Amino acid sequence: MLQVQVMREQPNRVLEGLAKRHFKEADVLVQQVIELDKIRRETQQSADDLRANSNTNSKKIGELMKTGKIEDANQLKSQLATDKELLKKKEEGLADVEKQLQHLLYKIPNVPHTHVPAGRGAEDNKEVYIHGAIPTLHNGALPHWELIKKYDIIDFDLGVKISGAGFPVYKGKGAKLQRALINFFLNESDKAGYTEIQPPIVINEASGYGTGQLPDKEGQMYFINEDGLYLIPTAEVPITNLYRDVIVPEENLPIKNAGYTPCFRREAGSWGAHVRGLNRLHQFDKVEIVQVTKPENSYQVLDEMCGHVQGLLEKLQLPYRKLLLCGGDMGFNSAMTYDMEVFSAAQQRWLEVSSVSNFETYQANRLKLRYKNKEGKIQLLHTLNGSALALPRIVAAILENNQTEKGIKIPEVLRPYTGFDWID
RNA sequence: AGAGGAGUGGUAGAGCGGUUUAAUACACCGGUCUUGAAAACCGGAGACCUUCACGGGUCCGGGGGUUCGAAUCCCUCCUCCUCUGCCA
Repeated sequence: MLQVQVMREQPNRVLEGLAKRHFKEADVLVQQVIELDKIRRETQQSADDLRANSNTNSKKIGELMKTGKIEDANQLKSQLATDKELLKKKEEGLADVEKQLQHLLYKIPNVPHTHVPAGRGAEDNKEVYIHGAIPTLHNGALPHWELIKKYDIIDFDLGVKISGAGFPVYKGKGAKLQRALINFFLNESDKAGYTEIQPPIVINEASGYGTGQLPDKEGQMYFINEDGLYLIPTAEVPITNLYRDVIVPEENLPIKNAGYTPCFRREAGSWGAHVRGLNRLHQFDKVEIVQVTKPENSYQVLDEMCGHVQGLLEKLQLPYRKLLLCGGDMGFNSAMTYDMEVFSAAQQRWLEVSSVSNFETYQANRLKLRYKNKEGKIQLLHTLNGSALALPRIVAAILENNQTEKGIKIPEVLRPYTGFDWID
């Protein structure tokens, strides 16, 4: 969430930024925040004064009791009773104001970086880089949802049988390809200096709030009612929450973590013809990279992370493009996001395989993730994350782009991991 | 899952209704001494809200309650430990 202080001191900067998102109620909400914050501070002040007074009087009662002045003590007691009632009212008011303020803050998305282009939707994203030749396929080339049947490597029907739609079963070389990709991605992140993390794949409510999945994406996560736990939609949630309520020693920065996890998304209401096969699933595998940096370094780190992701795509020899998302297409929490899309030759479309974002202090503010700078001042850190990479669409692109009449060729770099060169 | 015990500052650990503004030790930072270091001695030190500042307030696992007053008593939740049971 945004820092109240920033809204108070630079409301115009905030409003201009939010306008880029086409976030409609921005001026009303920001105004309300500023007003509520003012009330909050005033209420806090008067409650504190009242409490300070009560504390002094309580001590006096103690002294009076000790010196045997029971009468005077009792008189003070009855006076305190009224003060206490007043204090209770003020405290309730304060709690109420704080709650309202919290709700308001949850409603306001991050302010986009000044370099983020204006725009409403995907069509306004800016292509900043494109790499690799679009392959030409042989006659009779198939989309991946046909290829997986032809070679019997991924089975959706079996998934339906044991779980439901969107839960594919990977078999034989299909399963091995998954394992190979995961290992390849993890080894590459290791080489790039990321510490590997194996987090839990269920998280509690506080973690959901920490990274911003709650409250607004409540319905997108699977929820285990009996234990009050959510299945993670991405490893970003447990890994970033590792640093919730932490003051990081400066010498530990930047923090670089990578983790492989399955990811679970309910994807309520987002099914249609364009999400066939592996394009959208309820459960999929992903390696995620997360960094926590000092504010002044975060955009350099964003570039570094994009570079890492692009390196992976280049090693896999997949044609891709890099998009700088426009204000209207960016995620709620992000200040700047680059999407990487690979070209899926049989579907003739670009598929998003990675999203790399700088959240600046938006998550850190919720998480209370800070460090102490050289002057001894406590400051919020910046958090960033990116997929490196999401498996299903990479698999779809490899299958489609690398198909030949005699089978599917495994990219060179993966062969040491798969142990086979062809799926045939 | 059942029974019992416990959660206090970076760590260990006292306090069990009002001299706690949380003892003490270790660790930490600064200073004196020293060629430098160690030792010794002196001093400092957390987080949050609020204030231009002085200051005030909050924080003893979380939440609620009793009381003029709670680290201390009560309720509840969470976590850890021990024993029993179950189990990859």
